[in-house]
Amino acid sequence: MKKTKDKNTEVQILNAAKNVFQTKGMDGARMQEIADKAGINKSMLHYYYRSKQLLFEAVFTNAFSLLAPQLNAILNDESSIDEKIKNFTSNYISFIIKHPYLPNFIIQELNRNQDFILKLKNNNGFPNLNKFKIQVDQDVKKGIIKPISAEQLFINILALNVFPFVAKPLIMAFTNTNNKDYKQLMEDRKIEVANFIINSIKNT
Amino acid sequence: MKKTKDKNTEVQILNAAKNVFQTKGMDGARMQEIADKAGINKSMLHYYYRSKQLLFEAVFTNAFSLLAPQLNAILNDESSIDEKIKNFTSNYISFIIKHPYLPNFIIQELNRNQDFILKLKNNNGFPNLNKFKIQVDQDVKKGIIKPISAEQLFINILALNVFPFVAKPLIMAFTNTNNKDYKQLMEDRKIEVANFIINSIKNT
DNA sequence: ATATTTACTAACCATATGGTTAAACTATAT
DNA sequence: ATATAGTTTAACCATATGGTTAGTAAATAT
Repeated sequence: MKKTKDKNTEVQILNAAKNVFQTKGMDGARMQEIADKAGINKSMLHYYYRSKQLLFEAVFTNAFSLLAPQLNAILNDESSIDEKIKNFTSNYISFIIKHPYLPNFIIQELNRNQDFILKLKNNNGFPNLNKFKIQVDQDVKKGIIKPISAEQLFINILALNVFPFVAKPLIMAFTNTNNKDYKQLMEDRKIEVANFIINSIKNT
Repeated sequence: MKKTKDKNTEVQILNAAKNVFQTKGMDGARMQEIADKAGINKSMLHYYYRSKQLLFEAVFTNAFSLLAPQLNAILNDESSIDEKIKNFTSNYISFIIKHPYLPNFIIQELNRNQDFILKLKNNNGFPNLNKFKIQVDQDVKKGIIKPISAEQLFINILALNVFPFVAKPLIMAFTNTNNKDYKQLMEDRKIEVANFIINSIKNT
C-alpha cells in the first residue's frame, strides 16, 4: 500500500495544515503535528510546500478565497438593500457555522502580518465597495433609508454577523450559555440581525 | 546606578511583557524580546514571574481588568437604555483608541485557551447581564423599545463597538482607507453607532 | 530488462528557546 | 566591620523545532 504515487498526499497535507493552522495560528502550529495529522513523514511537508511559511500561505489564501465570495454577494448583486441584508445575514451565519475557525483565523493572521493584505488586494475577486456605495447613496437620496455612509453600513453588517463568532468564548461567558445555547443564539441571529439592521436604516 | 534594589524592575518587565504579548500573542512572544525591551537580563523574568506562562497570565488578567469595568458601566449603572448606549459607545471607542491591541489580544488568547475564562469568571467584577436583562425586559414590556432579548442586544452593542478594531486590517482593505481615514471613521462611530442602535430598537 | 524519475522515510543538523545555576554585586541588619 | 538577604548577570542546559540529506522503494520511460 506504500510508495504508490499518490496525488492524494498533497491534499492530505493541506487538510491537516488547515486544521492545525486555523486552530493554533502560524506561531502556535507545529510542522510535526501537521505531519502526524496527515499521517506522513515531516519531510513530505517540505517536499510539497517547501517551507512552513509557504504551507501557511497556501492555507491562508485558500481560506480567504472561501470568504471573499460571501462578501461579494452582498456587494455586487442586483437585489435591494433590504433583500441583500436578509440574504447575507442568513447565508453568512450558515456559512460560518460550517467553518467556525475561518473568520478568527483570517483576522488574527492579518493582524500579525499586515503585508499579507497587499497580496490579497492584488488578487481579483477582492471585495470592493464601489457598487454598494452607489446603491446606498441612491437609496439615501431617494429617502428609502436614513442617511448613512456605505462604509459605516458595511462595517455594521460585518460586525453584527462576524463578531459573535470571533468572540465566541467571551460571548459565552457573558451570556452564561453552554455550547448548545450559544448555537441557538447564533441560529436566532440569522433573522434577528437582519431585522436589527433594517429597523435601524429603514425610513418609515 | 546599577544593583540598586529596584522595585521598578518588576514594573519595567510587566510593561515590556504587555507590549510584546499584546502584539505577538503568547505563541509569538519571546522571553528574550521581553527582556531586551525591559533592558534587563532574561533571568530576571523568571526571578520575578517564574515562567512565561505566569508572566503571560499577569499581563492577561491585567488587560482584562482594564476592560471589565468598561462593560460593567453599561450593565450596572442606573441610566436609561438610551443614555447607556450613547455613553458606552463614545467611552468605549475612546478607550480602545488608547489601547488598540487590547480587544484583539483578549479575544485571541481566549480562543487559544478556553480554560482561561473559568479563572476570570471566578473573579468578582466579571461582567454579568442580570441587571441589564431586567431593564431591557421592562423597557420592552413598557413599549419603550422594540422586542429584543437582552443577550442579543448586548451582543449587538459589543459587536458594533469592538469589531471594527479587532478587524482593523480587513476593514482598512475593504473600505480602502489609510490609517488617517480609518481613524476618522472610528471617530465618527462614536455617534454613528449609538444612533444606529437606538434607531433600531426605539419604538416611535 | 534496465535506467530514470518520482514519492517517500529515517536520521540528522543548526538554531532558537524557555529555563537554570552559580557567582557577583548591593543594601541592610547586627 | 561583618554577616545576611535581596538583586542582577553571564554562562549554561535540555529540548523543541524548522529544515536537510542520503538513501530506499515504486512507477514510468527506454
